[in-house]
Amino acid sequence: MTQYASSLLRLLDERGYIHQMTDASGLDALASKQVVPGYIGFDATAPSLHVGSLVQIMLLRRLQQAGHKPIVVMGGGTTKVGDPSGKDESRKLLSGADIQANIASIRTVFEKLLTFGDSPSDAIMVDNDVWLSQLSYVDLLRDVGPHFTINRMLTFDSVKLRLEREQPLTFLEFNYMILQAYDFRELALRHDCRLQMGGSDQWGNIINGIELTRRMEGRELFGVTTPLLTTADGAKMGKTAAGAVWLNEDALPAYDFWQYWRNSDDRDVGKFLRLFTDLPLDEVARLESLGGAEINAAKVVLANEVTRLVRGEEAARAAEATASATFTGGGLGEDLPVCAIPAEGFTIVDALVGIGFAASRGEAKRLVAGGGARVDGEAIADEAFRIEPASGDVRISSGKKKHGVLRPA
RNA sequence: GGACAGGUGGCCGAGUGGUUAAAGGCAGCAGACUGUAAAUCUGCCCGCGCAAGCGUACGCUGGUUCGAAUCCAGCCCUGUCCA
Repeated sequence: MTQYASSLLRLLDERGYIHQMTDASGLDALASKQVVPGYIGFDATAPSLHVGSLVQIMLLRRLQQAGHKPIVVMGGGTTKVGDPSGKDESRKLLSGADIQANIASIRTVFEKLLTFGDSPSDAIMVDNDVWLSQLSYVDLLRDVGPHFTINRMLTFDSVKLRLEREQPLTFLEFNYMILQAYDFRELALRHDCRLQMGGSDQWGNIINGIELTRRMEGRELFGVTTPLLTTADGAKMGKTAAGAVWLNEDALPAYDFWQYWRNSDDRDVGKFLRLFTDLPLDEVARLESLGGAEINAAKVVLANEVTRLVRGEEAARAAEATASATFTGGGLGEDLPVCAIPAEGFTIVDALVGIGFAASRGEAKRLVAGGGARVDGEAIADEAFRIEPASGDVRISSGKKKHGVLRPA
């Protein structure tokens, strides 16, 4: 492990955030002597970010913890363009109003993890639409155009992959990297921003911004990327059965959020604890070293801590209580999804659909036929099995992990 | 504007007149084994229906045919090359 002078780089390094860095010693020196404003850009394509963005959000939190200034850049302007990075297909273009609504919704999560305000190390949030929409095409061409060569732009993975796979890459998307480079320069001028961070796929974009600003303004900027986060079995983070693991409460119930972390792969536990919780490193090391089934205790801690940070103390407590009642006690927890039993009762198939464990009746039947449906812990093989209101609260399960409550209306 | 190649289920990708709701893989769901883990093995994987069956589906619109994802025409979209 490299020895850094600045608390910032030591913190990032020991918790596993650093993948690549431009001029490490320069940044180390800078962070040792002044407050460094640093930014990360986020999409505004949906009303919530998902777990895949959490590393970046935590990275901003670390920046603030080390006494520096996080700048959250919402891509209101770039969202109008669409980032080609890693995307097989062009994004849908969103209206300005949608984008603004998304930004407002996303902000609520940042407010939980960062301290916003006016002091030097308080976080700020800016929308790149503010400057990007002011740009005149001719001016941009004249000022920025000469600093980019097509030759080089074609070498970036985001572009190269699309070309190699013979997939369309529109001029609109091709310009994304220029706009993002322009962002960095603009932030340097407006907020004295010196550092851009991002996922490893953003490396090229970050370098472009640094280059552009050096050429146009003669100022030195820095870049840090985080490792591409995959789960131990190689999948991208943030996707599960039910879809994306959203950070916003209204996009995903706290219980499901908690379960996502509770179900982490053994091999990921230590990494996740370092990246996504504030637990001291010696505590992390202790939890990580738990062997066999004991590692489950560490997973509970992980789930509690992450849920607490992102969703709040209450949500974490309730989710854990529910999980413990459901899995350990075999009972019912308050956070489980609930479906009302109609006055005339209904079949197991309708119940599974009603509570959302099956997308269609056919799927529910297959689940029953496959032996995966349970009522109060008993496997139900008969798809005509009825549930009546008279039986009171009933526990319904799909497999061993998905549980819900059927309650008389 | 021209020539050529292509557009198939969530994704990748076979299929060139009937036995094709469409091979195979990935992803997903469930079962077994476990520790709410991984790996492995097994089953499932368009919708409706108890079922027989019906409805939708292979870029779009028409056509040929008893019958089309498969053949024909026009259109739309993508890629490569040429102008």
